[in-house]
Amino acid sequence: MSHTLGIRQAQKQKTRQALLDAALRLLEEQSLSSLGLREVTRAVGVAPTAFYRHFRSTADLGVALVEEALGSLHPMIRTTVSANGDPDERIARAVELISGHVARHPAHVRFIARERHGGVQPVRQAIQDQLARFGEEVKHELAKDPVSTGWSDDDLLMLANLYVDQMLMTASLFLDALEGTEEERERVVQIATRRMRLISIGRHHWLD
Amino acid sequence: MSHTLGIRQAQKQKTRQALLDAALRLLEEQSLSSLGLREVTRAVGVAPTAFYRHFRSTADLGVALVEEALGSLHPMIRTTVSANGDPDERIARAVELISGHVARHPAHVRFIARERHGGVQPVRQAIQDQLARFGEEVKHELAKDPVSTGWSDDDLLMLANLYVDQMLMTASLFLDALEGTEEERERVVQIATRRMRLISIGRHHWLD
DNA sequence: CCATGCAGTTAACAACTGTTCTCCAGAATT
DNA sequence: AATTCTGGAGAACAGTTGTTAACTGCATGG
Repeated sequence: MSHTLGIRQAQKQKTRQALLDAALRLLEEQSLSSLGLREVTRAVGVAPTAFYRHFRSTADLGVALVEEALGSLHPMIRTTVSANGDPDERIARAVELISGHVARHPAHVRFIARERHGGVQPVRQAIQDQLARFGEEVKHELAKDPVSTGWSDDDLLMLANLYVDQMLMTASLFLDALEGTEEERERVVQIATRRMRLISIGRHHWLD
Repeated sequence: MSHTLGIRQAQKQKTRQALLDAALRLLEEQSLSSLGLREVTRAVGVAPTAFYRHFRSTADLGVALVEEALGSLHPMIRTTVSANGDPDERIARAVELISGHVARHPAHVRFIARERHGGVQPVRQAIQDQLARFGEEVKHELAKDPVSTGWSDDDLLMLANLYVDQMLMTASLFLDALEGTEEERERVVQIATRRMRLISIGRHHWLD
């Protein structure tokens, strides 16, 4: 259904993406609240004023980056949580999946971890919203599991958000270990796996 | 053993503290990587050059803030974890303690949450170091508990760090709810309590 | 084919930044 | 009482920032 956009809009989206990419790279070594608009345009090679054709401000660009980083992650989350197999296998697959995602998109992960509690309110809000959506989706998947029979809605949401937070912390650990040795990364796998396992155990005995 | 410092050093520490206080206030609405040295001195009412008498840079000031925010917290952590009473009572007391601390020092908590993954490497490192110390201390207290018999050192540390991370996330939740209604804060208490309880359950069945 | 729209440019603005150097008042030391 | 030390002030620097205005070239729709 995508009739090819004119050569005009195509160019616009191209520079827009260039701005996003340049910003993401610059944000590896600083926070969004110190990212200058001129800094971004200089990195791309366009005039400072061109920035305004795409974003109102760097905060606005930040919100767009949140969408780029988390927007496409929802299907992945769903299938991961609802995967079948015995608990330990599911945990191993989830950890592996996080590890791979961090290795493939380190800058995105760093951006989210950094700006989740960062100094720019609209961006914080956008991240919170996306994470809340993740929470709801995970809860919806957990509800299907027979283990969840007898659970209250509040308890299910609590567990779902615990999982979401755990994913983020794990991602952050993998990020720190990215430039380290293979041993370090393996250690992160061990830690993350055991944390998930402990939570899983708590889940199975919740109603005792 | 504290022979009163001369009127000279006293004044110095006074302005130093004023700089730290002003910075902490400014950091409620931005990240450290965008905090300007002139901005801080202006807020205090001293010349920009006076800043250099106390800190090499704003990053240096940030490291000092980490010490101020977390340095005095170690005894509190220890006594909290090693408290006696039945599990649910201990959890309730811990949550209450976190809630009180956040209400008393919101700016400090915000600073730590923000800069833990922030854009200033030395500050990130300082926070990581302090949190690692917390982890070791919590582990040491957990080891005393009869529930921990049979646990490997690695597993104990894993659980300890899980608790530390949980404390931080809870603190962050309380922070968000600070300016909200009493109901919101009560809701955070519920969520945090149930998370801790689930972890506690997982802990008790770890060796099954 | 011509007129409109619009992504990107150029130039200029006032305001701000970190840092250096020189200086001073007054506490500390002798 | 004389000297040294030092926390802070003052002025100046080159460089940066966000934002405005008027422009140009070119794809687009009539």
